[in-house]
Amino acid sequence: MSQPQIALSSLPPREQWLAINEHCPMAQMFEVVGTRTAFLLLREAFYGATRFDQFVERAEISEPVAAARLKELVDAGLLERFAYQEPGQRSRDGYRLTDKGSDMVPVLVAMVAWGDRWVFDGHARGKISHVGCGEQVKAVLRCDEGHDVTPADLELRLHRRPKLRPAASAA
Amino acid sequence: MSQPQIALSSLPPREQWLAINEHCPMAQMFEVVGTRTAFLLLREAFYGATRFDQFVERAEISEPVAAARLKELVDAGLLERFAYQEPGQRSRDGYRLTDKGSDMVPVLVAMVAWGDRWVFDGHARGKISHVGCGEQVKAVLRCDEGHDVTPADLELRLHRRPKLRPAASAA
DNA sequence: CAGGATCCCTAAGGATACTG
DNA sequence: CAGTATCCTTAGGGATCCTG
Repeated sequence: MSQPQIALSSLPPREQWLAINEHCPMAQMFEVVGTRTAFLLLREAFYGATRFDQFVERAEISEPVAAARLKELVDAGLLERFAYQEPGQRSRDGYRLTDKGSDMVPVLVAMVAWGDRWVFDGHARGKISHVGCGEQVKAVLRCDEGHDVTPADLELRLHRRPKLRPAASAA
Repeated sequence: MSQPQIALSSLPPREQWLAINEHCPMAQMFEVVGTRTAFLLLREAFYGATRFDQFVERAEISEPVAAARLKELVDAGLLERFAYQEPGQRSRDGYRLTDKGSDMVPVLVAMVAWGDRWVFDGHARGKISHVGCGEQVKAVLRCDEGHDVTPADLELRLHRRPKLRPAASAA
């Protein structure tokens, strides 16, 4: 009823919309992290897991898939290996988020917020909170000018080409 | 290196963390919308698609999956059917986002922002923009107190029970 | 502890053809 | 136009066992 759809001022009748998967950032994101288990592993990395068995136990997935997804996430550059040494132990390798991976945090938080609201009716057993004040953290929409934006204030703008400057090196 | 992990002040050594899928809002969200095609359809509903063939064409998926996912999304309450009438045409049924569905918009926008940055290096063919000023819209983290939050300012807080008031009706 | 190797099952998804 | 029905292929994921 509220027609919460984007203002499609620029959506042409066919082709060329941002929707076309090849050009859609969201669709392309799914090519990189397309599975539920990948998100579970990102969640655990975000929550502080570093060791293989932590990922397996906390994400509640089997070793083979954990190994496969972790490798994919490392290859995709969202996780990286790093050596750590616990006192009196031999050096080990762990996984941690890269910048590329931690940039998924808004996605994770938005998902958590949605699930909290629509699955747990706001009564999930835990909240992602602001360290400073303890209040729940959500992902809100804001434009680069700093304005708060509602879904109804959105529009889709298409570009012809990304400038196409043949600057430095072109093979 | 920047250790962009959540401050896990309250994460116990085992069990009981929010991570446990049964209690994790994110994992539960995936139970509702767990597939790539479901997200593509939500994207198209968000972009203004209403008719079955629009979903099929724009999301670039086959009719059978479109039918299946649309039905699931309607059953899950993210989409609803509605009758519309184009002048001179017979009445038809379309799909549109409910409040529950449009509350996924921050997730979609966060995904688009990620893909734009990390897949298209900021040069995607289109941007989700603020109608008012035209600037790109992103999903940013903010707490209920209104503070801007960075991933490093996050912590996980667990609750015992959601109040558990046996108020009105309990079977 | 961190995985690799197998085997198996199911779900996701496309293609094609058909119907109300 | 809005789907269904059928068939097929692949990918996701668990279980179990084994290895560096």
